Amino acid sequence: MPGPRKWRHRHQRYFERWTAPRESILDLLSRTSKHMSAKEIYAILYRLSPGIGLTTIYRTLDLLVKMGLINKFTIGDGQSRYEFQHEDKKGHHHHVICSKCGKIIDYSDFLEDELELVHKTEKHLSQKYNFKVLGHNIEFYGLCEKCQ
Amino acid sequence: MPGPRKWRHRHQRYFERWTAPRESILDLLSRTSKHMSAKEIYAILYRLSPGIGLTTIYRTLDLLVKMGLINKFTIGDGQSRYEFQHEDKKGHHHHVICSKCGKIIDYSDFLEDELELVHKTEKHLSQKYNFKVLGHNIEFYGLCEKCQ
DNA sequence: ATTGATAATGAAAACCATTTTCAATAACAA
DNA sequence: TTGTTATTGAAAATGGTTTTCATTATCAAT
Repeated sequence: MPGPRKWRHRHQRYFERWTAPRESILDLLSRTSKHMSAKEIYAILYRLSPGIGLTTIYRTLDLLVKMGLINKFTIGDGQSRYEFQHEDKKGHHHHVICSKCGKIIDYSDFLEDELELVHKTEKHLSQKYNFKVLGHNIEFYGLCEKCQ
Repeated sequence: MPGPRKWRHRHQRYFERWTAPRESILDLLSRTSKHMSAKEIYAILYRLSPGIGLTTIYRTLDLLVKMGLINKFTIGDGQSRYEFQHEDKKGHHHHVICSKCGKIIDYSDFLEDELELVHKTEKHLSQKYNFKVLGHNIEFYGLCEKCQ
């Protein structure tokens, strides 16, 4: 029961076979702006195809992270969350996390100021420590409007 | 068997009794620059006083985080890590994390540029979303010298 | 289209960091 | 010194994630 295979021919070095679960998990994440946990993804996909297993969700998420198609992060509630990694720089954003209710606001203002700082820092880190920077993570935490 | 109680009279609203485990955990973290997990802390303190329990380590770490005396964070290896929160701004730093071996470099250059961006952002977030920013987290990840 | 090698899957069990339970202990005010 | 009760620690429970392994399904070769 293979669906449309629009991800089929990308990054093929990471896998041998492109399967229905891989298609559906990546497709789901690419269509939502939510920051979903493995269980939440499982709950949704289970309704569509009850044969799917939570194990496969975890394995596929790992794969997609390695492929750089999705990001993995945590809001401190003991589980990992995943979001689609948009290719354009317009998709770049940070998380503003409410420490009380876990609400996440995606925030993307001041990107230019930020990029300047990030580039400066990356250059410096590579010179000072010979550290190869692959990514960065900026987040703010505090209390959302409702939780104050 | 209470030790020296140099933390005794601070933040007393968070607890009723200042005990030996609390003293020793905070003392240990205040003396190291390492980023330790609960188990690592347990392993060290167990040698000094074998009566101590891992449960107490976790409970005390939670308490110290609430008191603002230590920071809790993760490097993505499935366990929480803790570091002493120095009072002076000189103690402020970020983490540069090697995705492969987990090595952490504490990094604190460009703090002025960063603070400028952070303040700008905090102000903006409070205006735009009425979000009360309590803290922020900036980290870089990639490959350290040895792991490239 | 069929076949065969084997990558990928899913159910169950294992794993492991963290939390909860609860009886015993110890801090400290009186 | 004593009594109250906050705190502790051992054991059990919890819950997210990983491992195991027999089964299934992809896809290259036929």
